Amino acid sequence: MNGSSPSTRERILAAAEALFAQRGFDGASLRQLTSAAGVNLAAVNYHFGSKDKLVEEVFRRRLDALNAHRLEALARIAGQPSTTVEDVLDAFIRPALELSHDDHGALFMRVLARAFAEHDDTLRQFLSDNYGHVIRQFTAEFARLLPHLGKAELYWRIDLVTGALTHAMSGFGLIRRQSGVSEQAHREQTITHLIRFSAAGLSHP
Amino acid sequence: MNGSSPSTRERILAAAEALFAQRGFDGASLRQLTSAAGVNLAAVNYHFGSKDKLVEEVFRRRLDALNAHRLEALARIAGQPSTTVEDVLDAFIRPALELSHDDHGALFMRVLARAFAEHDDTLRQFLSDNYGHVIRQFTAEFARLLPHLGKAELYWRIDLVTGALTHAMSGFGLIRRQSGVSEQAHREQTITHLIRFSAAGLSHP
DNA sequence: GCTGGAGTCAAACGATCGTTTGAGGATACG
DNA sequence: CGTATCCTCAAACGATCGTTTGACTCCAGC
Repeated sequence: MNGSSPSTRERILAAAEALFAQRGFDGASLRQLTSAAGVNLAAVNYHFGSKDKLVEEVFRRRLDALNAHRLEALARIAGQPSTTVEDVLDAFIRPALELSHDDHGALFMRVLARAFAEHDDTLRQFLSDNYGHVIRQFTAEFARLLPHLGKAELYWRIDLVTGALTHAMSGFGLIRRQSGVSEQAHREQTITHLIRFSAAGLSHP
Repeated sequence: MNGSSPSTRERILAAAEALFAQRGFDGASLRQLTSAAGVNLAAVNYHFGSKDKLVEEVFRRRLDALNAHRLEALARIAGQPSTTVEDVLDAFIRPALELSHDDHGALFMRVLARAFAEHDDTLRQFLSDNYGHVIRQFTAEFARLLPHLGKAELYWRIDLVTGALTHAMSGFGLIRRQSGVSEQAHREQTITHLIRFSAAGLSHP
């Protein structure tokens, strides 16, 4: 049933990631999408069942890898006495930024930011299912490192950190890569600024 | 040409604000919109020319008031020796949160967040025209209060503050108003958390 | 009283949307 | 060779989109 066509299915997913990031889920039509991918219009419904299912698949493919990397990085430092708030933030941020190594990965972060903006309930539910346990584990580690903060206070600050992350990762903001700076160096700079900023916001008395 | 119908035009704008926030610019159709507003379908094109012009009008109406309040608040404190980073943040944040006094104002903040997510160039250009000088004046005041930061460093931090603001103001996050807390108290709490968090992120060495 | 512009209305326009259909090509297995 | 399965293709489906049209109501001004 699968493993047969390495081409069509993947071409659709790649084109979908790019077009969803560029024009949004509603704005990108299946005709634009299949035309860009060089496949037949009916191929989407054949391989994925519907446009909504395709959207879910675009998310699942990336989120599974992203969350696995995050939890892996967290497991290496969680509970250790030498671990700092900056370390935990690095474990959360770096996998997301390094996903952008892949050209399509950078587009995916914009897709993710769009999904946050859309208040569609089914999509939020889907994201909550895939994200929930990750956020919970990171929150627990933050709580250990910041015992002076009440539960409500900690939630507030983590929520604001999430906002800064989403903003920076999706390329919303004014900051753009300078022409003289390599993609690699710019990413490292972004991580550094994000961690310093978030650590200060999280830790302050 | 104007001042004639106090009803139809305003009803369309109110319904548009709500539906754009809920379903997005593409997702909200003129038929849903005019039906919710209790006006005829053709009324939108008659009063605004097109759907795009209606979107622009929704933005212009709110942004003019928002930016005016922000600059007014900034003017009261800018350049004074006793002014703190927290004061400047308050001048920027409070007008946005108090726009939510109006029921429709709260919806507008979500519309604004959506506009950030849409990378539509014409809409970003429009926002830049209306927002640009405000951001510039606030940046200048931050630069005065944080002389130890380089220009690039300051831009980075302000960008991240913007992310946290957009996130919190649009109700993206996990934080929701508790049932026991009044709307007024919740808004004040949001402002307090935002200012403390952002001030720490902006000021840290 | 009549005229003319402003506003509202139902109806229709062409375009585009997501999805379905049925025929046909390709390949592997008996 | 026959046939079953996976896949692709052009074409069409009904629905909905933003927009336009032309008739109708209302009301102020000469």
